[in-house]
Amino acid sequence: MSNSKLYKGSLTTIILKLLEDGGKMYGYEITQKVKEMTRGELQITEGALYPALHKLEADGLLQVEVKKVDNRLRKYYKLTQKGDKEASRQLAELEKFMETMQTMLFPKPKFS
Amino acid sequence: MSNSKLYKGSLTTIILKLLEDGGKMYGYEITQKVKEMTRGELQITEGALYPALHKLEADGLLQVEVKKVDNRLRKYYKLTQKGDKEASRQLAELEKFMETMQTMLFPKPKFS
DNA sequence: TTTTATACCTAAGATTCTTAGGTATAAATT
DNA sequence: AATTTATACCTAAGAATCTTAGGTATAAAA
Repeated sequence: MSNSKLYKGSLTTIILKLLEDGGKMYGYEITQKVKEMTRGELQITEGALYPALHKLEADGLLQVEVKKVDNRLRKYYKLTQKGDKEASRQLAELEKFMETMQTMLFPKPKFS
Repeated sequence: MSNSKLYKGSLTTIILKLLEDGGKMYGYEITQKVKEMTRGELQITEGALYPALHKLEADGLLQVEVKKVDNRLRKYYKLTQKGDKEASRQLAELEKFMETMQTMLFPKPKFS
């Protein structure tokens, strides 16, 4: 998940956002989508992704549907109602986080 | 350190930035400065701060100077040369992180 | 006199990730 | 034809970073 530790803690937010936009997605698809959207900047490792998906499911935020495509399994995930609310919550939280970091680390100089 | 896990991984960047701006600071001062700058949004816990400072020192990024003020100890930290470079590096990394998260999660809609 | 503020510290446990494996099918390359 | 790459899922050990919950000590405020 990139060589930067700053991404730590942001994975579930990313997953929830993608599912909010994209309807249902399967794990591998998520890794590819993120790689594409960030032009390779952020690579989600499977060792991080799958446990995260399983936890979101266990917490009732995601619902699974297994499909067989080209004789290969795909586990499609989509947001539950609870997951939809949590997606909004985490997105708002991320915006606040970004603002806070901005004001703290890149403060606008005041005229004096 | 706030109830949001998004701050995970950002502590050393915050410390280095504050020392880049503020010259030398001691631990307690850092916690108060951050609380003030973020209007209470981000509270650095001492259980996170002190081990982080010790690691930065062990890695040669910070240099310590102990002073006694009002019969109480203060350990002033300042950036070494190596720490100054690392501060720049981590600040740049943070900017890139913020841009990436922006484009991924709050993409500008295209005209079509 | 007790509480709050200042100032440092550590250790156990939780969480989240990396690293390094594993299985299996389909497509592409050599 | 055989090997590699891409697709698609998975787990377990260990690292890193944090929380929680303590500890010590002095000075100021209630």
